[in-house]
Order: sequence, then structure tokens, then C-alpha cells
Amino acid sequence: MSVGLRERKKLKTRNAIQKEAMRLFLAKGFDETTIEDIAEAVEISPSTFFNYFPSKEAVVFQDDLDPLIIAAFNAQPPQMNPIGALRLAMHEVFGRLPPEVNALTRERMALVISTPALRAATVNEFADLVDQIAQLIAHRAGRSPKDFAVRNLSGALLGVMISSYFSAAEDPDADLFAVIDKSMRHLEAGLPLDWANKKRR
Amino acid sequence: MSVGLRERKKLKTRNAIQKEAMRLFLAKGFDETTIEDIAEAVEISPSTFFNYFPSKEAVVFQDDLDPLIIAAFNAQPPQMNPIGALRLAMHEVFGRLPPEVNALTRERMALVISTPALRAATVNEFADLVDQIAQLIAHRAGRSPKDFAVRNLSGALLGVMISSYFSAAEDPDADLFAVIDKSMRHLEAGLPLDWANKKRR
DNA sequence: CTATAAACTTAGAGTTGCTATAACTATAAT
DNA sequence: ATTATAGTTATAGCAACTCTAAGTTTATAG
Repeated sequence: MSVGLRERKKLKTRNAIQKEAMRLFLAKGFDETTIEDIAEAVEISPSTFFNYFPSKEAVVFQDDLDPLIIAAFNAQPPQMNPIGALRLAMHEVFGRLPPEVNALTRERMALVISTPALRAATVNEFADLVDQIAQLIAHRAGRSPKDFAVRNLSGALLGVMISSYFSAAEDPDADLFAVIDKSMRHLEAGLPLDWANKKRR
Repeated sequence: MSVGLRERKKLKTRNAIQKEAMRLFLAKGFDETTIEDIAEAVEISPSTFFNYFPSKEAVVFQDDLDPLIIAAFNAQPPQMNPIGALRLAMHEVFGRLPPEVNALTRERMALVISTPALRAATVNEFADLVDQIAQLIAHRAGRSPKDFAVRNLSGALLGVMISSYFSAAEDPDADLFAVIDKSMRHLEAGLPLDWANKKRR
């Protein structure tokens, strides 16, 4: 009972939309690319686009990394503090990414950073991720995911990530992964103002 | 050479737009209120609306509290740590607000919390505020506003504020000011997971 | 005070993202 | 083969903007 023709076709269309959309976004810019452009490139109708993605933004944010990060987080030693565990988890996942996925991810990040509409949408994405992380932290610490301290810590994580995005946005040469890693180390250290980049790994 | 008729009229129009828009938003909801509705209520043309505000969201985010908070922040004793100083500054400003302004502010927050489009726009607003805060912190600590530690700390502040917003969104009875205050105390304490609400002010 | 310049408002037309509906077509199940 | 179901599409429509050109009001100068 192999996967039906129908589903294979759907997946193909979905992938095609994403690929062509990203190509156009990177070539012309997000705002300068219309749904019609995408539909035309994929040879579907604009209506069909919305059968696959609820919005133009959604195409960009579709990624499959979250489950990997979550798994890597859970694989960290249980006595490790949550921030450090998350940091290492991200480190591992991004480090192990096949080169072309890595490249696409970076291009996507660059696109998000340079597009106001996408930056705004990032919050909601991050919020979801942070929610998931809050659950993991809660589980790890034997607390409720609604626990104030857990949520607040998650919020601070969200904040330093967003801040990293903005920092990276201003310096096109910056390596976003590296910036995020650094910001998490700083948070782990209690955010001291006189923080030099010492505690290497 | 009192302020010209022109400017007085402009200010009046601006205030009228904001007042009527907020009234409609609160009565019917943000998404359910069109620019046309607002224009009609203020007796201007839809075109004119965009002369005063660049977007529907902008009407909601217009507020005059930032300068007050900044002044209060700068008035804190210089040896105080930045998070504590900001916390007290907000405490003072919100505490001293005239009742009707306070009420409007709270209504506005409730509106933002319950409207996805506005939540997304919040980031950019916060980003500005955080930028300003970063400058204050930098000045206070004798560092550059682009200093990594300064920006990261500001980002964490941003994060706990957003997180507070979301928390408050889920519990309509919650007092957002109180939640923010608490989250900043927690951040100040280094975000320990076993944090009970002890260090009362 | 009048002529002219500048600021402000407006109608109107167009673009784009997105929704809803109903017809059409391709695949799957019986 | 027939019917049911899923997926696609054209069409129509709404609302947030944007742009332009024209009209109106206020300010300024002679």
C-alpha cells in the first residue's frame, strides 16, 4: 500500500511551491514577489497556493528543524542547566546539517532579517518554539509548563534570540548561529555587563 | 506667535482619529473595524487617515509614555543595576498615570493581546523601545549602545516583557503591570527556576 | 487686501494579499 | 463502471494600502 499517487503529487507541489517561492524571494525580494509570480512559476493557480500555505510568510517559515532541536535538547545530560542544554542542542543540530540544507537555512535567515514583514512574523514563530522549549524545560525541571519561572526564562531566551536577529541584521557579515550561541552563553552567565567573550564553550 | 491654526487643526484631527479608532476597535474589534469606518466616524476621507498614520496598527501603538519612562530611568541612582532601575522607572510612571490614561493604556494592552495582527506588530514597537533602553543602559554603564552585552541584556528584557504579555493574555484577570514587574525581578535575580516570589520590592 | 505660494485634503484608480463559493477534474473505493 | 472524495480552479469580492492629480484651505508677501 505504497503512498498513493495523490499524496506524492501533493508533496511534489508543496516542495515546488517552496522552492520556487524561495528562489523568487531571494532574487527579487519578498515584497516584490507576488503570489501570482509564485503560482506562475509553479504552474498552479493562485488559489492553489493558499491550499498549501495559509500566507506568503508561511512559505518562508516552514522548516523541519524544530523536532531535531527538541530531540537534541532532550539528549543533553539531565543535570545540565536548560539554557546550556538548548545552546548545545542547537549547536549540534546546525552543525550536523547537510551543507545544502545549511545553506538554504542561512539564506532564509538572511531573507527574514532583511524583510520587515518577515521579522514581525518571526515573533509568532519564536513564540511557538519558546512554548515548546518551555514544555521541555518544565519537564526537565519537574515543573508545570505554566510555571512562572519556566515561562519567564523561556521569554528571556526568546528575547536574546530576537536581539541576535536584529544584531545580525545590522551586520550582514555576521554569522547568525555564532551570534545566537554567544548570546545564550551570556544569558547563561547572568547577563553581566562586563562580559568578555571568555567562557569558550 | 501662538501656534498657528493649521497646527491646531492637525492636532485635533490626529487626536480625533485616535479616539474614534480606539473606540471602534474596543467596541467591534480591530479586524472588524475598517479604515472607512474610522474615516467616517471622524468625518475625514480614508486618504486623510493615511496622512496621519502609516497603518491601522500605528494608531494603537501611538503613546507618549516612552519619554516619561526614559526620564524616570535616568532619575534612578546611578549605582543601581539597569534592570532594577528600569523596573522602578516603569513602576513610577505607571503608578503616577492619571486614572483615565491608565485605563486607556490597559484597554490598549488588552486589545493588543487579543489581536494577532497587533501582537505581531508589537515586536517592532518593542524593538524600538529596547533600542532606546539599550542606549540608556549603555550611557549609564559607560559603554557603546552597540556593545554586545548591552544589547543582549536589552533583548532579554524585551523577551520577558513579551512573555509577560502572553501570560497576561491567557489570564484576563491578570494585572499586566504586576506581571511585568515580577518578571523583571526574576530576571534581575538571574532567572532561577526555583524562584518563589520572595524578594518583594 | 489681494495674489500667490505652500500645506492639507480628497476622489479615484490601481495593486496586493487573502477569503469564499461553486464548478470542474483527477484519483480512489466499491 | 459508478460513485464518492479530494484537489484545483475561475470568479468575485473585501480591505489595506499607494499614487496621482485636482481641489481647498491657510499662510505669506507685496
